[in-house]
Amino acid sequence: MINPFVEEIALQVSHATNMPADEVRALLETPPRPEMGDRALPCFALAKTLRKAPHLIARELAAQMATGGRISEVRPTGPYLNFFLSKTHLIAETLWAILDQGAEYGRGDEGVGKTVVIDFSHPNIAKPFGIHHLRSTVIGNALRNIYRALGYKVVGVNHLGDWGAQFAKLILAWNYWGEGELTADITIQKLLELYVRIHEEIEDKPELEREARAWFRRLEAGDEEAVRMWRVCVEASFKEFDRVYKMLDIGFESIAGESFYQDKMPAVLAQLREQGLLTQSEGASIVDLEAWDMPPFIALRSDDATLYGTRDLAALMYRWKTYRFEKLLYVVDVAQSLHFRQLFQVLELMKCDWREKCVHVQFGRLRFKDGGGASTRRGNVIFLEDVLHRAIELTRQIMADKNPDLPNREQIARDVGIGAIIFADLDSKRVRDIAFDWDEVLNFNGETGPYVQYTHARYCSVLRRYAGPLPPRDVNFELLNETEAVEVVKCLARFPDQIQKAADEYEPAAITALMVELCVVANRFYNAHQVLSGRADLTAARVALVYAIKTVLASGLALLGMKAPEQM
RNA sequence: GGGGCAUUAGCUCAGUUGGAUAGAGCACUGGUCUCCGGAACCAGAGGUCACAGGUUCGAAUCCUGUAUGUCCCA
Repeated sequence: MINPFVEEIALQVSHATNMPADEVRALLETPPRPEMGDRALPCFALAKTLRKAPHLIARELAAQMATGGRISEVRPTGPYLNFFLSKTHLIAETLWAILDQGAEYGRGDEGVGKTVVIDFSHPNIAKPFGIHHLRSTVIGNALRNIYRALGYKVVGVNHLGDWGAQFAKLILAWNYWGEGELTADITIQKLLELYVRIHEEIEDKPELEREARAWFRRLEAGDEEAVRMWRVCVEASFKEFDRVYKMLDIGFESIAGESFYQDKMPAVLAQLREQGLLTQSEGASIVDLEAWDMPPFIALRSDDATLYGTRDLAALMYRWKTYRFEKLLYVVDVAQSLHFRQLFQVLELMKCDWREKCVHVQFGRLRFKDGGGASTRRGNVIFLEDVLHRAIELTRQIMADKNPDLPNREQIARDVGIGAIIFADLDSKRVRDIAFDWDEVLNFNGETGPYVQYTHARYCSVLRRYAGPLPPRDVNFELLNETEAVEVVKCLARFPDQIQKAADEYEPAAITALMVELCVVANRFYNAHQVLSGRADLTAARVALVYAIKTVLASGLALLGMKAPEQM
């Protein structure tokens, strides 16, 4: 989506300097303070080509700019050429666009006819849905919404960890300590206990390790009993995952776990061999990556155990064949970055010219302030479900205190409590580790999820009290000239660009940041001006602004995967 | 040992890809309400952008080295 105001500036400058409009657009920036203008052209870059001092260029260019339309004033300030946008144009164009398009505002069509595959969440079967899966799940889901808003066909893939030696260990454990036949009634909690217990046992009696391996071979060979027990574990796990996904309101277009690619690995190995990429080393078949300063990619190990590298390669091939994606995003922990660098390098060696379409969207890890990490083997896991319930419970308490007579309280408590968790995760940029601190996550004051939802609910309340039709037509936008209102409009106008940025950088935090900014200016406006005033025309104009705020907040929250309750 | 990522206010984080006086929230101190939702708003205080060099008109941002944290690799 093109910003008509930026376009206008770019064209005018381009005309005056013979610089391509694209280059001008790239140079434009926003001045640090609003009094200085709305957009600025730094003239340093021009100084070299024009062989003139930047401040002189700014002065000369200022004289050549036409004002009166979208641009109201052009002012040279030192080496900067500062543009002031016409408030009237800006307000009218932005608000009309939002009032017209409603929830469609900010969406784009760059992705029409293209597919983006997003691999996210991927919890492990027979293990609890721990809080360490939160990030991938929430970031991936937000990206799914964002790309969809730009017109892409999005395929969200849940690449479940449903294959591996841990199942053999579980089967072994059940055979030792389980009662009767293993059925899908078994809880994850129970499976986890078995898993922890067998691990302790193996430490004492290493011979159990061999037994487990034997079971795993049976499983891989398709042994009836082994496969049946494996299937039970998968089924039992799904029950728990579904519960969490329902709470988060997240879905997938494709659920294809590791087991799905079991039979697709030989073909990949054959191709590697054919292309002469495999070499032998210590009994294993590897792809040598020394030329790229990386350890070898292990395609096949000496003990013929399964390898997730080869499996990932098989998954990649399958996805390319199936979807012909424009992009394939792996929303995976930063700890896996070497693995993906190797994987993509192998792709290149295999002459897959679509290698550049594959991206590891990495993110930092959750750190716990009290030092307690999360290790499944030792059993000290923080369950995501517990975290969500705790947030919901706190929300209930706050609501009982602030708004005890609300209808539909239970649903709202869920929307807000879960929203707080999601927002806390998406609030800072992906690459950073997140310091998870209960006091901070459950503090709903300041720039938080509940703050954004509150602002939305507050304005919904204003709109409920407004008697006229929504959105109001026949609005005199001139009446919105106060600085507080103009600041809101400027923020609203940035929404489309920000969605684009979030997609380009795979960074949902771009949306979060804009939401907070919008709430700050919106609340400032609320505090400074009475929306429902005695004057009909003024009220209509302000209601139009409020309606636009509400619309964009609701859209933004939806992109983040959060609910926008009308009361809370 | 080799490599990746990070380091900005007491804490948690922004910083528009090299530009103008480095910004928010939490916590702290003080203030705003006869009025549409106080989960709000305003103000104050809080900084050697880890450290040292380099690149240039100009560096929190780029390059080199060092330190610290964290993860990965046999």
